[in-house]
Amino acid sequence: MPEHVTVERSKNRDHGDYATNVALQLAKRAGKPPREVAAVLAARLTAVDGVASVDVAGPGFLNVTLDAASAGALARTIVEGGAAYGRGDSLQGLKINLEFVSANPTGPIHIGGVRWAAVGDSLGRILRAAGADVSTEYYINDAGVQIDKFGASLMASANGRPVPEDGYVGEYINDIAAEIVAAEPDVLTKPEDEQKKVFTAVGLRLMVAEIQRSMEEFGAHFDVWFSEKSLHASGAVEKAIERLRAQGHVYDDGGAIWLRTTDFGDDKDRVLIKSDGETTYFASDAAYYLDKRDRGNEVCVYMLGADHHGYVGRLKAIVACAGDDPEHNIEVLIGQFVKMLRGGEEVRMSKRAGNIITIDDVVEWIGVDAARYSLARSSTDSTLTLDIDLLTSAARENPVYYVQYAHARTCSIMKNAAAAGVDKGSADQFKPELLSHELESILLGVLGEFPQVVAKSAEWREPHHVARYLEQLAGAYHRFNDSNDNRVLPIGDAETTDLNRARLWLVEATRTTIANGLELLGVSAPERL
RNA sequence: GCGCUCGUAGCUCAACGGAUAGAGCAUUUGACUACGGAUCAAAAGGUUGCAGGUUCGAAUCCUGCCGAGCGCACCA
Repeated sequence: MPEHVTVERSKNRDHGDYATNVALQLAKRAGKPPREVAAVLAARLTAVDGVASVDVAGPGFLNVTLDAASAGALARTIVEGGAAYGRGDSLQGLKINLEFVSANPTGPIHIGGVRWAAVGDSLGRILRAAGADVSTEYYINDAGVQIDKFGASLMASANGRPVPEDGYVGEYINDIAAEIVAAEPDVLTKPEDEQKKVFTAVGLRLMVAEIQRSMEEFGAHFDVWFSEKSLHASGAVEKAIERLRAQGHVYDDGGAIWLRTTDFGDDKDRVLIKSDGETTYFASDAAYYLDKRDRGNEVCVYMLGADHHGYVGRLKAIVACAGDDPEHNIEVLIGQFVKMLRGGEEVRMSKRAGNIITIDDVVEWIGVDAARYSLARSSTDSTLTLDIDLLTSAARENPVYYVQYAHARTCSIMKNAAAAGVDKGSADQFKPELLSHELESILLGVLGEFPQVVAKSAEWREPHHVARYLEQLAGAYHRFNDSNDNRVLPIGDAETTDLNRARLWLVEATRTTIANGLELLGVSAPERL
């Protein structure tokens, strides 16, 4: 038998409900033509309970069609499963640390960071739905020269001086500086070095609080906000270097202390402690990784921007130098940039010019739901281009509303049903075989795919499959809903039939599945738009 | 120069090595005195950057080329 046998929903209605290529895979080893192998399997499959027919098609595909009753029974399964429908146990028992965004606390989160917030938070939800024990984490780079520059920039602003070379500019610098002065009016009378300490420390605290507020408003939740500085304060960096030394990968050269990362595929060895005695950012990275592992995380997932892809080699080398498995204990996901268009032209963001587009801007323009959805519905492998004019002027065209509207329509029907005193009845009164209309079969087929979509999204660490699935599901529902053949509720004073009740089960199953899917994306499922 | 990633409809993006490569936007034409028209039906739109190779089968895997983005510090 082949290692994997794929059974998938048939894309084409003529190909039954499910299709498998197993006969094509087996043909060579069986020494028989694929169609002949398929015929043998078809005979066996036809006898399976719930299977209406099995056809051999094309080069040797097996197309399986279920009988209406077993297909329709899914509606009951979903309704009874409720919020649990779609959840699985494929990652049961796996403790995963998921680090994302981790933007420098020297300014607001810009558009690039928003992509990771949307994708990372959704990924966390999806991994949990697959049974994993997930801890989400934001690494605060609160040590290093960029923090000094940040403090110096704030001090310069407060004193009405131009920002220093390589400093930070922008409205937010002036705002934070003013806030610090307002809170501590006597700060400007202190000597420069005292001032700088205050501006740096308080500025950092305010900036981190600002980022935390933005993330919370965006619905992105982090279980841990991890301070880089704390690694130095606790002595974790020194201890990490000792541990790596004990593994035999640390050496001295030119007055500096190095990690021999080239042993594990890195381009060059990396400095842990510079010849002036200062530890490097890389040393913090090593200590941070070991700390994550010490906290019981089996897999550490890093979501990095494309500008950091050069880190993959050295991060994996850290893992290997620590004696861990770089193919299992660490996963580095590289995401491409987001490009913004305005007036048909690319918006060139520069921190220097202070024209950055922030997470708060995006939320103000289109709202959290549309922002999260727009960012999470495509793969992070490709650069994403967002047209600001289109997003704001044609906000209603956003596919998120297509999905949310489908959900609202199911709610509307259920509300109308309740008002008319129509009830779907108990589970044993439900007659699934009545859901035999083509549009009902298609809808049931899509509904049945949800658990697999969630499991695959989790396995591949790709949330966008959930969004695409929801669009497909919403489409199937809209078509069902708009077809006059599939009226759910009785018209006027007509008596409620078993078919009305069966369709209510289907509508509720749809509502449940859309709501569960949107939850995985951190997008709301409103009852009306 | 070396390395990583990406080239799919006019635009933005999908497609676990499978059957006729799909959606939305934009364009054209239709559908509400019945569960919300933020919807639906239909038309048009493609040599999947180019050329080879592997395979019963390639947008997908391999090689080369072209193009784009990013990265190649005792910075963080």
